[in-house]
Amino acid sequence: MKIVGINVKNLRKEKDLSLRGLASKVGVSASLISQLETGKVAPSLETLKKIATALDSTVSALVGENIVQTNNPFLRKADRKSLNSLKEGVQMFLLTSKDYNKQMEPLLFKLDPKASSGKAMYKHFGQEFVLIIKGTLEVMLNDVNYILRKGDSLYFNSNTPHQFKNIDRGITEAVWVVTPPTF
Amino acid sequence: MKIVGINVKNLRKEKDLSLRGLASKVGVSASLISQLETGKVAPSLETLKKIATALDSTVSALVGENIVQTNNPFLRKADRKSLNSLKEGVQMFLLTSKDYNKQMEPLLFKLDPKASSGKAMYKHFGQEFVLIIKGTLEVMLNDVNYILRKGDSLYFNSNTPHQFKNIDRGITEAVWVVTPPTF
DNA sequence: TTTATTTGTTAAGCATTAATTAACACAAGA
DNA sequence: TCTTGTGTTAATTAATGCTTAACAAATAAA
Repeated sequence: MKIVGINVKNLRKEKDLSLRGLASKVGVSASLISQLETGKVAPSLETLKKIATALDSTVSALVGENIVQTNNPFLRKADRKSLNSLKEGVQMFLLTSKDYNKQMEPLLFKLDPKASSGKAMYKHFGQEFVLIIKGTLEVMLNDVNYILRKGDSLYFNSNTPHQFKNIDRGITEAVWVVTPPTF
Repeated sequence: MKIVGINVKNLRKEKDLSLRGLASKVGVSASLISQLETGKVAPSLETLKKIATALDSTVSALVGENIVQTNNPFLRKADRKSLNSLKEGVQMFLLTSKDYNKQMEPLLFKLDPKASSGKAMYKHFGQEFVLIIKGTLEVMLNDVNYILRKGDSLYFNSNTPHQFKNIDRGITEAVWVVTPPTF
């Protein structure tokens, strides 16, 4: 019995990688990747792990252990979908499955060092809650600067002009919950 | 380079299975299981999946992917106020300063090992968002069990009956955002 | 104690297959 | 046209997953 369906093709396409591109990152032949995707061969655990890391994914996702279901309340970390980053070095991930009648929009922000929201101040309706998971974030609210470290949080109305910037040497992670949902 | 550390031994011991016992369930030789546990051989994906199901576990767990870490908008971690715990071993902290006209209520839950919400199912209005910061939380939604590990999240309507329990050996921490605020 | 199970480990060999190289057809530009 | 890039497949080889068998050590039963 052959195992079929290593989900590398979709992930590869999402990252806009060719067979040879991924193969070189992983350190195997392009032919092998093709054979995996077409279900002709099951990879070894070693290469499967390499592929997972090369795709910023997990073995779990590649072997299809994820519960996929419409209106699924559960979202595994590995299944987070990233949004188009509004600025360089700013990654945003949805913390919920799509297609849900939500009142809140929980996001995860990952900011590279020195990454910021840009010069423009954001201003919109609703409210926002920020909790720092890792790193240090500088948030400007109405010309007032707040330095948020791990565990610190912030709650403000979205119509107050706001900016933010990662002032940590490493990556800063923050849970960002917005109401109402905009994405 | 050899892959070491397929976590089958601990899981096998937990289920009080011998090498031969597990081997017969999986359909392989006891020798193979031993070689896996001692890191002499990496299993094929096919047998790895069989082992996972035989142990009521997942490939992800076996390869070790889930072990696995005043109107003032600003709230420092040290200034968090704790709420009266509704159950033993369940600590709740407000993640906002009080006296704020909020649409959301962000909380931090800290659960001692085995601590739970009790037998009664909660049911109220609004919506809830849960994100695991540390540990492992079991959440029951309408008779469906979800195992949330670090980074996993959950979004559900509050009127669906729900329970939760810390099934980690250590403390479990979760960000819990409720709308509308109730505290 | 003696005997008998049961435990986990290892050696050796086999059979499976993961992975390679090479060549292939097809499409998109230059 | 020629070139470059795409994905796929055939054939071969090298690697290794898996087996059987025998092993010592621990526990249980006689």
